[in-house]
Amino acid sequence: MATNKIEKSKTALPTLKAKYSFFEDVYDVVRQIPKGRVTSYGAIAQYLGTKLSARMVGWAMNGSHTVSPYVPAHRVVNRNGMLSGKAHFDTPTQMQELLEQENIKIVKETIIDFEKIFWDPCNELSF
DNA sequence: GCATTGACGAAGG
DNA sequence: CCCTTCGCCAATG
Repeated sequence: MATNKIEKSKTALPTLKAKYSFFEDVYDVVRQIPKGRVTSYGAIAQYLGTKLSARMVGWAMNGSHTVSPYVPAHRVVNRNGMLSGKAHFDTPTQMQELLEQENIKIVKETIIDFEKIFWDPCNELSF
């Protein structure tokens, strides 16, 4: 529902003046990902109605570090189940470790049984 | 205002 | 089956 307020950030956050931005929605959806489950940028994009722009979701996540509450960005991977965003964490290994703490197995930066733990906001969250 | 880039994804070779 | 290209939209130079 995007009721969270965007922190007045530095310069990196876009559309700050707009009352609404899909950035908030992205964060909101990501926060609702159950522990031990993961989703993909494309799934979030599809939920937001911009499935053709999954890149924007990833772009939005770039500001996930500046928002509150915490956004479990480690639960969001690309459609292949690869930890494509690990490089954007504090440490390159943090993303994998966080996932492993949730009983998610990772080999070669790719989630094992990705399809089984995949959480589709369009299907699970429904609106 | 055009060109490049990006935590993606699907399609083509 | 792996690699390349294109499309998408917004931000940045």
